[in-house]
Amino acid sequence: MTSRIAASRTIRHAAPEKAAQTGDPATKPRDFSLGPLEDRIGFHLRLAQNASFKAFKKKTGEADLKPGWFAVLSLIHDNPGITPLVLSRASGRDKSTITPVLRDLLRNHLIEQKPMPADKRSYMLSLTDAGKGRLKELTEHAMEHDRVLDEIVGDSKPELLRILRLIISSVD
Amino acid sequence: MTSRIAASRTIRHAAPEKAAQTGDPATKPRDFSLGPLEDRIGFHLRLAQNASFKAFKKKTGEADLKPGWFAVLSLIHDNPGITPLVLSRASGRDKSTITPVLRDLLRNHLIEQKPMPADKRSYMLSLTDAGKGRLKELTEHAMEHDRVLDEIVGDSKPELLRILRLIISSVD
DNA sequence: GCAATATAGTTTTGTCTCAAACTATCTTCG
DNA sequence: CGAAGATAGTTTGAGACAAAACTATATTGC
Repeated sequence: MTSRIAASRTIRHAAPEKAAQTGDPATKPRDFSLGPLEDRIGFHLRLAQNASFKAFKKKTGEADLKPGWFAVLSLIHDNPGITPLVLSRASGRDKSTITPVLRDLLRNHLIEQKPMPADKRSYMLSLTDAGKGRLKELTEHAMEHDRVLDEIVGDSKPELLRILRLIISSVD
Repeated sequence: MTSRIAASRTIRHAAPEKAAQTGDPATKPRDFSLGPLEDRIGFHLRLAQNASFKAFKKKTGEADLKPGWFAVLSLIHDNPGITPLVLSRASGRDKSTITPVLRDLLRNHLIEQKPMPADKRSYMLSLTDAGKGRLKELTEHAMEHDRVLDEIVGDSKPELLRILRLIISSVD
């Protein structure tokens, strides 16, 4: 049986797939139509975030810069004594997502926990000296990547950030 | 043993956590600092996309509108005969991600495949009548959700889309 | 003070995604 | 024509994430 996915088979007609193209690098010849998706904010947000993430990984693929690590490390640095829950809100991820990241960072002795006398359920986080050094390294890579995005958006950066913050705060 | 994550235990000092707040709805009292993350495009893209996605789910949580389904259904509608590979590019996801979505849609008889005579490795996709009906339903919900985002960004929408498209096309 | 409830963190489960490996077909070129 | 490489789709494996269930500690109300 040769069914592709889990359905019927037969054979029929073909669709054209490739067209010639000008040498213009700005020209974006698509072989499909986006239809109503064409001007949807959510759709484009996803695509843009995805593109940004992919570029990030490509740039840092050589180094061992995990995207999660950097934000957490950076946030702990700027908020010494921060708790996991606050950290999760700051980084925009669920608290359960933070646990394995912290475990990783602890295992590598980049952060340390200090108990809270006032609340034994929680604890305070801070960078070790090793963590500070690591953050410094990572920051260079991250800045380099950010430069790419900054160049792409150019002068529109403040406007872009303004709108994104608007979306972020309006929906929460 | 009572170690929190996989490390040492002790007990020490506390951090303040909650502050009073004005009644101003626009006021955004954060109990942490974003540090250098404050003006990073990638970081804000992720947060915004996440917020948008969450709002989407909340709005459509009652209906069974999976975010993946809608884009694929919509794209097939606007590109009858589209192949899975082109579909994956159009929806901005990896081709391997499309397979299970199509399997789902096929199982529910919302789409159908027609073989390509010119290339037996591939096949053409189109909506069934049921698929067209389902798409129509979903479109209403999706439009409603999009209205929310549209309201939030207001007049800045064209500018936002312009920048997002710029990022998308520049990074690919 | 103590039961009822709320909260911080962790664990578990399920979903979504990409990337790499794999199969089948197609194309190229000797 | 036939081997070598490219391409379409699927499968498998791993990582990131959220949500719900769970544990331990705090807080609240009687």
